[in-house]
Amino acid sequence: MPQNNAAKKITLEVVKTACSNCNLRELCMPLGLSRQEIERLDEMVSSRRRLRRGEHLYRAGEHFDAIYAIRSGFFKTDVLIEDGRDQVTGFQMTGELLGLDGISTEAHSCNAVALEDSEVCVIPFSHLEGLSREIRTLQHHFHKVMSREIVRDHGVMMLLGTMRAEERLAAFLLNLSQRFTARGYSPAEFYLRMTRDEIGSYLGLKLETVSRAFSRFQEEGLIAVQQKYVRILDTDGLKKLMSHQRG
Amino acid sequence: MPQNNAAKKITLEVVKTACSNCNLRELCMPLGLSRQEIERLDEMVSSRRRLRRGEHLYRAGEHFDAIYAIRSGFFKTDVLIEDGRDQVTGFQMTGELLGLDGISTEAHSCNAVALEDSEVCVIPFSHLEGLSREIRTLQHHFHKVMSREIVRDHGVMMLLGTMRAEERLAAFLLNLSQRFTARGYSPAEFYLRMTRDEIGSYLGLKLETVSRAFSRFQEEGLIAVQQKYVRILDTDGLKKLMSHQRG
DNA sequence: CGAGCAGGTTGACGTGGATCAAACGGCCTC
DNA sequence: GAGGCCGTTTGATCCACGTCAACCTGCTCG
Repeated sequence: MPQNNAAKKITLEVVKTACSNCNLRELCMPLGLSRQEIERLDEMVSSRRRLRRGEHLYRAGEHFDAIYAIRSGFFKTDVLIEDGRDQVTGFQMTGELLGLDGISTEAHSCNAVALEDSEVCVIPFSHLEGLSREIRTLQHHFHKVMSREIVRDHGVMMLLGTMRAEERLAAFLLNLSQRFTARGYSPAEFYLRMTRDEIGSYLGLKLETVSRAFSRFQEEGLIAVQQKYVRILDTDGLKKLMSHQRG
Repeated sequence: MPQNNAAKKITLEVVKTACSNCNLRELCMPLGLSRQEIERLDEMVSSRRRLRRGEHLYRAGEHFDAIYAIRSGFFKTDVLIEDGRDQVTGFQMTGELLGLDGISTEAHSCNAVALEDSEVCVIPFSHLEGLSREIRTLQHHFHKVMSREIVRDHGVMMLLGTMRAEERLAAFLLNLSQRFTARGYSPAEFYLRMTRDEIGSYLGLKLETVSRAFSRFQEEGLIAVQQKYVRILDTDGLKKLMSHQRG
């Protein structure tokens, strides 16, 4: 660590990175911590890191030693295999964690790329483990976060394994909408940070298919699209479409 | 807990369930624990549970309070959604853990069904968390296990999102082979515990497609199949097939 | 301001796998 | 040993999505 605890208390750097001052606390941290415990979290976050659009936060194969909490911005993670195929495995937004995949082998298993200018908190994993041995609620919270990731992935497997193109896109839009809502943004309108190609990769579809599905939704009055700007006009319609058995 | 620690030391039940006597230790537990620490693991496992083929270990929606280590047998997990669709999210064998998905909401998010007569160790989650606050290596091992699950799921997403039918089946067979090998069984021949339908569900294919792919592999001399009995004749052939760009 | 370009849309066509259907094989019960 | 059932195989047909290709739109940069 570049600085000890005493120094921390006075540097501006620390004030900026302190969890105790962070308005995202309720998103990435457990509720019900004592004031004291929350202050201890400040020890955990070693620094922040800013990334410009297109920059990698980490790359597959790199040594793992920290997880990242997104303070602002938007990311994608993707996996690349030898034969050239790749797939986007997820999109992450403010308040979500990145890097959990690296714990298992101590090397990152995917790439994380900023889709817009972003800022993350760097949480050295050994700090997190140390502190979660002392703070029960933190430990439990972290386990829940990892477990949620597993459940989320099962949802994606479900989507990829059983849904048809339009169902997948509807599910995708509803999921984004819900996550934006949880962050205090409008549930009904947002900018997509990713390209049609990236959406397609995530949903197991080609970009043309994604584009056609967008057009179709528009024709049917479910949404209004203008390139990356999306307005959801009929949430229930999307839900119905999503859960409707094959056509 | 039905029995306290003192009682544990003498009952036969405990001798049978003790981690310290378990020959699966190296599969489900971290290496490098002291004798003392290993004995403490015995406190963690509260009991065993036997299941007959077809029985549920847990069901989606049930309250979560323990994870399970498979001592012997074979399981599948599946998710069911309202509209009637379902998907197998995984197959688990000896030495693997079940139930990690339940941590996030304290309710299981999928069903776990024994595909043959099986036995599991019941590990109450609060015991595991308690002990991992005290034993660093246990904590770290558990985090690795959860992370590995995430990485595995990303692999499945990759499979579902980018591979064609025969590539998926090849990947599936190679994965099984590798896991059997790790358990000391033959890498080249094994009994499938699941039906074609279950394989299809897991791979995002219909059973007819799975069946045809099996036949095709047989014609090409890659494998020999007789219903559930599979012999792999050409591992490299399967690997090549798996990683070959759209044939 | 115009050129160049990346991302997006739309159309025409091809195909891998789904669907529908029939028949088969092993296994269990009576 | 006959009958029934479940899982599997195989064939014929269909269709959702991929592929290929043309064109369009908004941005960036000289």
